[in-house]
Amino acid sequence: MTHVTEVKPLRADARRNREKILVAARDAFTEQGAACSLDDVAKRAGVGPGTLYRHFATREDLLQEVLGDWVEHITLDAERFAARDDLAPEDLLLEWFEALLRHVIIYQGASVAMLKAMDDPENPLYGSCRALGLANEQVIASVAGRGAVRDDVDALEIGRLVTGVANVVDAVGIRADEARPMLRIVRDGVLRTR
Amino acid sequence: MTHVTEVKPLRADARRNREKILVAARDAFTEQGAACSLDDVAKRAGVGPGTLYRHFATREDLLQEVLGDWVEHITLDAERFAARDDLAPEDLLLEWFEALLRHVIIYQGASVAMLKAMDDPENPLYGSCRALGLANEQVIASVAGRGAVRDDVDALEIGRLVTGVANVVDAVGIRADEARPMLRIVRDGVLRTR
DNA sequence: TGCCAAACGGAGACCGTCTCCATATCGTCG
DNA sequence: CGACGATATGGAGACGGTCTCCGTTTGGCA
Repeated sequence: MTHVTEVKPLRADARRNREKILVAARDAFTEQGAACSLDDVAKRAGVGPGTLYRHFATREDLLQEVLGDWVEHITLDAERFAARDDLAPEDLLLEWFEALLRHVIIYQGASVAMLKAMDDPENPLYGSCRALGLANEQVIASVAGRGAVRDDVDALEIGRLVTGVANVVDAVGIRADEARPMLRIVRDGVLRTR
Repeated sequence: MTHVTEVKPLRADARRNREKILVAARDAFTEQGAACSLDDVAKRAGVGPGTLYRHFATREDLLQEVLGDWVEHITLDAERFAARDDLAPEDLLLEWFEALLRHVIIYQGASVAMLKAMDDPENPLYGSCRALGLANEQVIASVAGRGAVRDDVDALEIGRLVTGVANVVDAVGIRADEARPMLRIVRDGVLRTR
């Protein structure tokens, strides 16, 4: 799986603090978006800023950890979608895009972070992005297997595009469901024309 | 036209400073992106921060002014495209999207600013955004007039989508021409299928 | 129990934003 | 032309966020 780095177990108090920080961060991200003050997060967690920064060197590191089970949710979702055959490809695709979008806008400002990490293996969020990419690939491959997808389109481009739409939703400040017209266009651009 | 606010002419020195700031800002935006330090811009212009902020209350105000002839360029471009009939609709549309994208990524970080202003009349950049929207509408209407565009897609959505792609280009850090696959998808999603 | 590595926290350096006001400059009018 | 009021200036400094450094505390092991 992920690269095995030799990790010595944390001391009890350190592990406790780490957990408190993660909880505080999740709350703060939810309330104020992914760009909230990290010193605030530390305050919420009842630790000093130094402690926060030792555990999570950058905002992205923190976000990556907070997004732990988010990754699992997405992966599971992708499996569900890839297995569905009760839906016409065009409907499945649209619903998948909507699901993807909703995942990506989990926190205000998360989509930009994702976008920035998407092509940059150095970015701590790269892991989450890859999971997102793989999930998308899986669904696209499944739909493509049914012959519904143009063969000159790449899952990577679709992923970028949908994340881009998420970004629009985030920046413009519209509701997720108002993004459907855009997602429809993407969907129709991806679908093979009979 | 735009709302006529009673404006008394600036004093000579004020007008000079205003101009110096605009030049400095254009340079700084080009070199360091639209999110560069405004105190730096002031320094470059050889004025104090206070002077900069009196002339341009927000970064967006400054950007809006800097974008003065950018708006004209785009408008002209749209007219050119709308008048062209040497190209098949699908090629015209793709080229237009590419032109639009290149306009929007004029400065690093400009696309986000645009996106944020797009639906917010309070935002000083709203004017530029509207110009962009109108330009796009004009071209889309022209192509639609040739019966090439689905009638369930709206120019607004297309504009958002292309600006979104610009945003992806900006954030991911790819070259503008690497956005073509995404723009093709959008184009194909917009085109009426025969 | 005592020791040391591990962990802590918070003071403070640094940077960008933006304001306030004492000072300087413009342009007009006597 | 000189002087006065309106206009404009600049930079010191308050503020808020990031991130570090280091003297102090704490946990776990012998």
